Amino acid sequence: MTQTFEWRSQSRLLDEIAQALRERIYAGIYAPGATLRQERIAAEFGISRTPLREALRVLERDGLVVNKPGSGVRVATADLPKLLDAYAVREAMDGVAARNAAERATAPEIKALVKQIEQQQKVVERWDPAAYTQSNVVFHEAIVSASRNTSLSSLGPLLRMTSQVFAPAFSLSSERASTAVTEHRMIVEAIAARNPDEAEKVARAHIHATATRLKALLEERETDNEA
Amino acid sequence: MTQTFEWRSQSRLLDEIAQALRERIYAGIYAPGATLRQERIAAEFGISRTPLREALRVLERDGLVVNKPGSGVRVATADLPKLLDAYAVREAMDGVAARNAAERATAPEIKALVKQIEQQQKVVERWDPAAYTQSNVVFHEAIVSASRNTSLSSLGPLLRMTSQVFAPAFSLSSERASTAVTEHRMIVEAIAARNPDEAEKVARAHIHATATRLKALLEERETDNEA
DNA sequence: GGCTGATCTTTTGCATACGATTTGAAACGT
DNA sequence: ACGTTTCAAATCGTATGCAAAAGATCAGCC
Repeated sequence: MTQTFEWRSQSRLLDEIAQALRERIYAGIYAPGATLRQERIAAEFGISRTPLREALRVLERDGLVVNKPGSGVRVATADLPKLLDAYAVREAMDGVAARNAAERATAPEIKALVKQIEQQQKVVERWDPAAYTQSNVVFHEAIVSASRNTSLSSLGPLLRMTSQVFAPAFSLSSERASTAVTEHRMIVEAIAARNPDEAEKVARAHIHATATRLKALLEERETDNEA
Repeated sequence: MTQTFEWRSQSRLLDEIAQALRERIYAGIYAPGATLRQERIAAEFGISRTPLREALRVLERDGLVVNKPGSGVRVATADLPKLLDAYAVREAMDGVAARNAAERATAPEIKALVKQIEQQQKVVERWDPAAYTQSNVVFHEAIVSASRNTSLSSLGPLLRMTSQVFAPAFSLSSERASTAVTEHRMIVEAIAARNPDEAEKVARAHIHATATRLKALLEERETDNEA
C-alpha cells in the first residue's frame, strides 16, 4: 500500500513518522500485540529504515510499543492490572492538569471546553460510542494543553492507550458516558471558576470513577467466564 | 577519550548508550544548556552515529535533552516556572508510587527502605550535601521500584532532573534535609504499615514541602537581585 | 562604526550497505 | 509419532556515505 506522504511541516521526518504511527495505533490499524516490521513500514511510507527506527524508539519510550531485542517491536498490550496501574497514574496526572488549567487557561480555551461539553451532551443523547470516545480524548487533551505544563507531555500517549486503544475490549455503557459528561462539566466549571483545588479534586474523582467501574466490569466478566 | 564499552547484557547498544548519557547528565558532565555533538560523542564511545542518534531520541522523550531541528541537541534547562511544574507532577506521581508501594512492596524491599533511612540520618548528621542528594534519589527510586507500576517509568528522569541536576543551583540547607529525612521516615512507616492512603498523603506532602521551600528560596533570591 | 549579505565550514538528517541474531521448518534420530 | 538438531530465510542492529541545512566568517556597503 505504498502511500506517499504529505508533510505538514518542514521539521524532522522522524517526528512526522512517529506521529503517523501513533495515529495508526490509536486508530487500531496496528492492533495491540501486532508486530511492526521495519522494512514493510518503511516501504509503506516510502522512507528508509533509519528515521523509522528513531520514531520507533520514541514510541517505545511513550509505552505504545514494546521491543523484544532481536525480534522487533510489537504494539503494547495491557492486562487488567497494568490497565489499573495506568489509570492510577492518569488519576494523579489529570488532577495536576486540571489544577494548572484552572490557574492558567485562557478565556478562549475555557470557552472551547464549554463548547466541547455541549457537543458531548449531544453525542451521549444519540449515543454514538465511537464519537464519544473521540470526544472524550479530545476533551482531556484540551485540558492538558490548557495546563501549559510541559512535564505532562507523557500523559498524551497514556490517555490514548487507556481511553481509546483498549476501550473496545471493555464495553462502554450509555449510562456511564452520561455520568462522565456530568463529571466533565464539573471539571470545566471548576476551571472556569479559577478554583484549582476543586478542579483537581473533581478531575481525580472522574478518573477514579472510570477506573473503579472498569475494575468492577472486568471482575464481573471474569466470574462469568469461570461459571 | 575513546573509551571501550563494557556490556552488562546482550541487549541493544542504544540502550547502553542512552543509560551512559543519562548518567553523564545526572553527574553534570554534560551541564544544562550544553550542546551534544553527535560525531564527538560517537567517537568517545567508539560507536557510529546511528545508535547514538536513537539514544538521543530516547533522552529527548525523557525530557533530558531538547532538540533544535537543524542544529543539534542540548541538555535541558529549567527556569523556576518549569521547575515548579515538574514538582507538581512529581508530587502527584510520587504519591501514586508510595500508594502502590504500600500495597505491593516485599518485606526485603521495606527492610531496605528502613536501612536507607538510617543511612540518610547519618549523612544528615555529618552533613554531606552531595551524599544526601545521592541518597535522596536512591530512596525515591527505590519506592518507585517497589510500586511495580510500569506506567511510572517516566518518573525516573523527572526525579533526577529535579533533585540532582538542578539541585546545585538551589542551595540545600541542613535543616531542610533533616526535615526531609523525617518525612521520608513517615513515608516508609506508612508503607510498612500497609497503609496506602497515608503513604500517598505523606509522600505528596513531602514533595509539596520541598517545592514550596524551593519557591520561597528563589523568590527571596530574586528580590535580593533587585535590591 | 555598525549592519547586511554572500560564501564557506560544520553538523545534522536520511539513505544505503553489511554483519549478527533470531525464527521457522525441514530433516534426522530415538 | 515426538523431540532434537541443523540449516536457511528473514529481520534486526550497526556502520558508512552523501546531500542539505544551519551557523560562522569575512567582505562590502550604508
